[in-house]
Amino acid sequence: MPSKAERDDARNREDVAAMINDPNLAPADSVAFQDNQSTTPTTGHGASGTGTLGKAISVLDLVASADEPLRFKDLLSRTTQPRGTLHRQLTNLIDEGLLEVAPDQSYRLGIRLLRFAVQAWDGNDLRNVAAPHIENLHKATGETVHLGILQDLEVVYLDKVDARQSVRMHSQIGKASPSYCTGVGKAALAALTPEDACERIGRMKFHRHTDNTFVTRETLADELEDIRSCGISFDREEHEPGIHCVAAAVSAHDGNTVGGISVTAPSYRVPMETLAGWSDLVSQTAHAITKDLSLRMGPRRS
Amino acid sequence: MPSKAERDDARNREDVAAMINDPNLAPADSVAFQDNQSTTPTTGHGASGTGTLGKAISVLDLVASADEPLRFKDLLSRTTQPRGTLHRQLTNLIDEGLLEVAPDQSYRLGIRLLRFAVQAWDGNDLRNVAAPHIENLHKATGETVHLGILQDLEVVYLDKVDARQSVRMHSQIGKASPSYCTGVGKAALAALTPEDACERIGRMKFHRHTDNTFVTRETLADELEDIRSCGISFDREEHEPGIHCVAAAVSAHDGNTVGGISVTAPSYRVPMETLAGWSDLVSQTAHAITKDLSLRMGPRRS
DNA sequence: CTATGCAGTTCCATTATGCGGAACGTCGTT
DNA sequence: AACGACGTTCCGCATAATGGAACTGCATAG
Repeated sequence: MPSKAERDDARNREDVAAMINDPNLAPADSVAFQDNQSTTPTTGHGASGTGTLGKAISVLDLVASADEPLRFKDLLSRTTQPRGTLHRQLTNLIDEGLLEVAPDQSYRLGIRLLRFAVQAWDGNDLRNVAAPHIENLHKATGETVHLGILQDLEVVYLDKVDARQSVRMHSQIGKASPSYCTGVGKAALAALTPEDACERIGRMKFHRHTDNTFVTRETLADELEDIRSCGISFDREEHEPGIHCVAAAVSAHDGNTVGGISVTAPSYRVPMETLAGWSDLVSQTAHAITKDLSLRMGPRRS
Repeated sequence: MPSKAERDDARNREDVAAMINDPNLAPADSVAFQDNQSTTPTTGHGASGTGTLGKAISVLDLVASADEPLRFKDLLSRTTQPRGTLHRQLTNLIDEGLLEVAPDQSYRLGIRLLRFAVQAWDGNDLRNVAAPHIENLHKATGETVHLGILQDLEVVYLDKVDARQSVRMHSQIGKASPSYCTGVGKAALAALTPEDACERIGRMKFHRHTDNTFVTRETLADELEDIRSCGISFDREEHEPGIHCVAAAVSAHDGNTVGGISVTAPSYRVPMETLAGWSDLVSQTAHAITKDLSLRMGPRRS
């Protein structure tokens, strides 16, 4: 039933994809992937859109994944839902406090989410277990340490310890970054089963953030192979120019939670050799976290 | 992590209230209020539970507002839903990433909420507008400054600037506190229409956090009257012993968003007189924020 | 070693619920 | 004044949530 609207969408999306496309990108065999989730442009959460709740959440996701404030028509054009339906979903979300509408009729996420998130954050096992470890790692290196987890195609940062107090407080926490050009992202991808990683890579859209960014599925796959063999991942200024890091994967209990930790530093101050020298430390810390986590998970009765 | 301390509070609270037993407390006509929301103990969001989405969210709320990890049976006992229904709701929430299940089968909020919340947070108009002002207020006073908004019966803190970098980063941000015993809470309540305030007060449950906590609807209503007349609200160690603050209300555009700002300090270091001396400054800052906010709101086309 | 009870999961007929096309308001525009 | 774009409301229809009951698995007790 969503056939007409889908076609409209598809039109625009290919243009965008075409613009972004690096010459190296999109080899012949990748065409199978061109049709991504239409409802969740940047986020692309797994099995979204199923059931009433799913639809509602993908609307939330829609406004969440927008850089600019969206008005009703904007949302309408970005989804396959008919007007009436979308409108009702929006008002439902507003009633629940998950969405707010600014006086210019643009939709923003509601602050009620803040409360939920804080609970989620400080009840999170991985974060709690990792906290002392990343603190130690920070003390040992003196640099910024990140803890992130893989969420579909992106990495979201769960925690960090800053080298110096930087500009704004938890600037990064909760923020999502692409997995293919970050240390923890690549480490986490490499920790997945090769099939899983491959499947996800297939759904990625690459942006050349810097000259060093991996922008083809092949080179990324090779990189992951390297990471898999040596257990350490480097971001060689692939995401932000002048910033590089060492990272290692942390995987949790049931295997459906994978993440990583990293030590990040500006390249002008900390040379690559120093970073590489921290490899063992990072890797050991990552293993320690993984172990602690399974310890906490193992004993049933708390 | 203030969690353990909080739990201790909760245990003692009722005993303390019973011991102190203010004669003014619990007059005959207040019995009508005694039966509050049973499904949403601490949170008590307004019109929750309507529609499929509402039900789902109130389940979320249920696990959010629990101090201890909840298993299926615990949730079941705290809701009116039949087993099958609750179970399906839970699995739906898990599928959407809003909920996670620990290996001991206890439910936690999912980290997906983090991403949403960050968006909500830094897209929030009030916060953005207020940020420079509270920064200035901090510089002028040298003490901790809070920005909070009223959410039904509670205050959630949107932002803060710490006096010294305290223990953990955004310890307070996103946390909810009772409105009747906090500076910004009372300021915000006083900024509501008297009927609205009265209605909310009617739904409150009072805990005597300290000797100075207002624990009756009458004394609170009187206090609000005072605040309304002078435009400034004080927390005289009503929430935490040894901590007091000055606050003023900030109200937004359409009037459905009310909050406040406060300057908080330990009473041993900053006497009440100093605090009172900041009244004008706080009040002016609050007005400036309100004005800036309406400025941003007024012009339709951004 | 079977009986009993409890926690969690699955199933399926029923119907309440969300769906979505179309009509209606309401602005700003030429 | 007439138009057109954007937002809102309505209502018959069918999808999707409901909840009772049956099933599994795991304990502890008899």
